[in-house]
Amino acid sequence: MANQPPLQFSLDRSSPVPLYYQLSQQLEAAIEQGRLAPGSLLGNEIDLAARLGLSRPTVRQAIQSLVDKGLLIRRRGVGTQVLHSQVKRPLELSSLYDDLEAAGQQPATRVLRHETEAATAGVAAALGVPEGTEVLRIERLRLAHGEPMAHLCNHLPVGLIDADPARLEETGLYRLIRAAGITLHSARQTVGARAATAEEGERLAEPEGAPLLTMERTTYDDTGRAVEFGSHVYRASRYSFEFQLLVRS
Amino acid sequence: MANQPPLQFSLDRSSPVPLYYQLSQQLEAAIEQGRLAPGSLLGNEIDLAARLGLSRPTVRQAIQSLVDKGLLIRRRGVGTQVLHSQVKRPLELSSLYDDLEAAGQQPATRVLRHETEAATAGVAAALGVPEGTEVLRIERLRLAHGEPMAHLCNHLPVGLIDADPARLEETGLYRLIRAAGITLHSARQTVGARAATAEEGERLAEPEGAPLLTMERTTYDDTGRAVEFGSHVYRASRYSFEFQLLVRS
DNA sequence: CGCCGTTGCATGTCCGGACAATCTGACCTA
DNA sequence: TAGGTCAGATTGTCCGGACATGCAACGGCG
Repeated sequence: MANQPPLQFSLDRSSPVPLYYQLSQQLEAAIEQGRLAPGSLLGNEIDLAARLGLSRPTVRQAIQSLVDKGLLIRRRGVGTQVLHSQVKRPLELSSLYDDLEAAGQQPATRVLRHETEAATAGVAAALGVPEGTEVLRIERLRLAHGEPMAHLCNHLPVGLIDADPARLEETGLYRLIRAAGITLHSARQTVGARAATAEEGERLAEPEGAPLLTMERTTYDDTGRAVEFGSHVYRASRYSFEFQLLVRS
Repeated sequence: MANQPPLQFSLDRSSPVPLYYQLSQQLEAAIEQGRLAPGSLLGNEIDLAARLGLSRPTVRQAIQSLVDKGLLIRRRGVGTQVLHSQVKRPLELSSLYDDLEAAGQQPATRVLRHETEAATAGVAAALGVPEGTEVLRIERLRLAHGEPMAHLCNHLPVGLIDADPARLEETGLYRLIRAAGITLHSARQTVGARAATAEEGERLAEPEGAPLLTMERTTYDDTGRAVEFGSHVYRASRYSFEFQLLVRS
């Protein structure tokens, strides 16, 4: 296998961006654009470090981050290869709004309810608050190209975000949460399916009994506190979850 | 917040297990068992390294692996904290068989079909082979406690695994693939829902039109080659996907 | 011709140190 | 008292080196 010409990387030591990050970004871009052919070797770390004027640990840190993303694979005694990949994104904690927007689907939101109420047992357990605590309940209808896609019901602790209905119609809930200075950390999800009730069918323009895709999600911030519990219902005829996952080895 | 008593760690330098890995395992166990209280600080890396007779990079490597798993969180100028966590597992590439077995559901398999056939366009595209190539087609019915749970249809390149029906009835497909020396790397999944056809209903003991949960998955090995394409249908009344995911920051 | 050990290569692990960036809390000042 | 400032603590980044380990290809031997 012929060696490709050595790629150029531009590193700026005066930048506040870490060197390993600059390198990993440029490597990722090179892979994405095919300048680094799938299956090709990356060249050994020692030489690469010497060529770039970096130390080996720094180069290793850059490479490791791409290995963790699933773009590269290391083999002792062989080298580091670019993976032949249909790889896209490894399942982010994304909002439906952002997903639709990225797909060019012109998302829109209609806020159906926006009020505080006493937490039911299920909601209280998910949010980790006593039953009966006042929580904010938001119900929205998500549209794409003017057609209903999903019915979203979210509960969150009161006072957590500035969630006036007008802002909720313009963007996704996650953006508002992040804008409130909350760092999202992880989420626990359950995905299932069920038949539409008459009321659900009417809201989503589906016949009663039509299959619906359901998702329940509790989201936690970086202190481990639950910040949001959502019960979402999607039209199965219009929407499905797509994602990539890596084997943790 | 009171400091907990310094935990004991036993490190074996003569073991072939890397030191950072020994440490990270013991840390994880301590967190799991609550010996490290959620929210508590871990103590600074320098002292910890000195106490354990390790270098700081080694200790950092151990801590970092737990940060990547979502168990710890680091804050510059503050320290490393144990996250209050409902954390369980961050969505593995697992087989339904193993999932059911772990849940004590006594899984069983009935092999319905097991034959080679010419790949249709969809299957060929998923596996990355020319249309019409001979591929192995496996159809199975998965049962739990004797009741049908899912109908699994898988296609894989011929000769990849030793998949005689008897072994398929005893274990999951993924175990056979791994047993064939293949290292699974990643998978691309699509999860949706649809109504049961008459035939599907009969197979799964559901009425026609009942909502079913569908999953399509293409699995790749560490060379980027597709090793398996599966189309699975689950009884929505009996099964749902549950998983945890981390925000990649 | 085929099997097996050797040998070189590339990554894996580990060390010790240095300085920068950031957060917290205490102190000082208006 | 309220505000800003400064110092200490802690992680983040980066360096240079050393040895271990696993893999593959080569070459020798039967």
